[in-house]
Amino acid sequence: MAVTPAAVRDAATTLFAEKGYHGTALSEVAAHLGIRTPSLYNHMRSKQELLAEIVLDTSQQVWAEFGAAVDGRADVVDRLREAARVYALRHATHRREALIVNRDVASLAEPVLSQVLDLRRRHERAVRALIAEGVAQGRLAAEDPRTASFGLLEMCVSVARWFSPDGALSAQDVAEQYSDFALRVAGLRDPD
Amino acid sequence: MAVTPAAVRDAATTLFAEKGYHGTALSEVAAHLGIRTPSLYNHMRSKQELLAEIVLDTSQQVWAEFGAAVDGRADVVDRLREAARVYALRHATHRREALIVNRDVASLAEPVLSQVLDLRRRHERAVRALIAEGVAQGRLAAEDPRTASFGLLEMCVSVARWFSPDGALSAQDVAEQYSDFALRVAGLRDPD
DNA sequence: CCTACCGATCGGTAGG
DNA sequence: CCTACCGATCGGTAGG
Repeated sequence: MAVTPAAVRDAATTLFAEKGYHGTALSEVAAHLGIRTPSLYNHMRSKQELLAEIVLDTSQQVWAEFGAAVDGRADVVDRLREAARVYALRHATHRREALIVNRDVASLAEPVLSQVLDLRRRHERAVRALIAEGVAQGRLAAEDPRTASFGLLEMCVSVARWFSPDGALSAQDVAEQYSDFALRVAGLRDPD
Repeated sequence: MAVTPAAVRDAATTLFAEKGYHGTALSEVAAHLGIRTPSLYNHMRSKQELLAEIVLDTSQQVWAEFGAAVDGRADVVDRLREAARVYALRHATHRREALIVNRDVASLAEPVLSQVLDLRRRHERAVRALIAEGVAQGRLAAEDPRTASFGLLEMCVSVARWFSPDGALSAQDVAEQYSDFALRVAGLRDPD
């Protein structure tokens, strides 16, 4: 199989997720592809750029998926449920990227670090606003929308740490269960 | 201030939490203490042993705290609430250790790695058993105790990622809120 | 895609 | 507690 920039990035994604950014040597990425370390530089600029691409792309996709999830839904509980569902689903289906984002974000250089933190902040605030709106409408009973948004988002993130595609539950099953969990955390009295 | 084994470990805990195990050089640990790298070896055996001690001690304390939390409580919902409360509280008050355990456990060598994974597995299964017992008694409505135990425990773990002692909420406040979240995830219909 | 090689830095030891 | 130093490995470059 031909080595391409995408193949290098995929190998790096697997290894960074397994051993961490600093715990992975480029020689290991090269060995995973069956080439020598210097040959990697035909397909990438640096180890740092590899990390930056993986983390920034993932963070942008999370934000885009949130927008698509809430767009066109009138009911605030439906919007929150769908936002939690796609977030949990992503963490079951893109486990490697999720582990890297949450483990190695501090190893990013500027300006990418700020971009990623900004996207994450926007996402959290948007979810917090949904919870606050639900409370204002009397649909949710969260006493502190900020703590609830942290709790429910990070719970969805953690799916990446235990989910296995070989288990009894599909990614969709888990995402459904977690969207129920999320609504309960936000204080929905009678989930479904 | 005299450099002691405890001081070396504390400096390593701060730096490992900040930059990761592989991202931290022993020269940084030494600089943090105002000494040269070789002098560290008067107070420790190796970088790996430093990590092993931090992670194993923390994991053993988690298991001991769980035992103390459920011991002597008759009501299964009370036991689950208290187990979640002490777990969340620990992740607010021992943030550095929690971040290291969850980020660098894969960098551990045997036999400590197996010991830590075993302690973690016992904790999860004990929580899962509490949920199952609550369901059997009709007190909880979790449809899948395993998924619920993962969700609720990992939610508590994530406190270490956002909590700040300088914020408006105390560690105790957050632990109280999270123990409510945990019971809701487990399907308690009318949390307090 | 390779070999050959660079300076820097790593964890750790010798010896005092 | 230090200086001096070890072999190994790191990310990356030269040059083909």
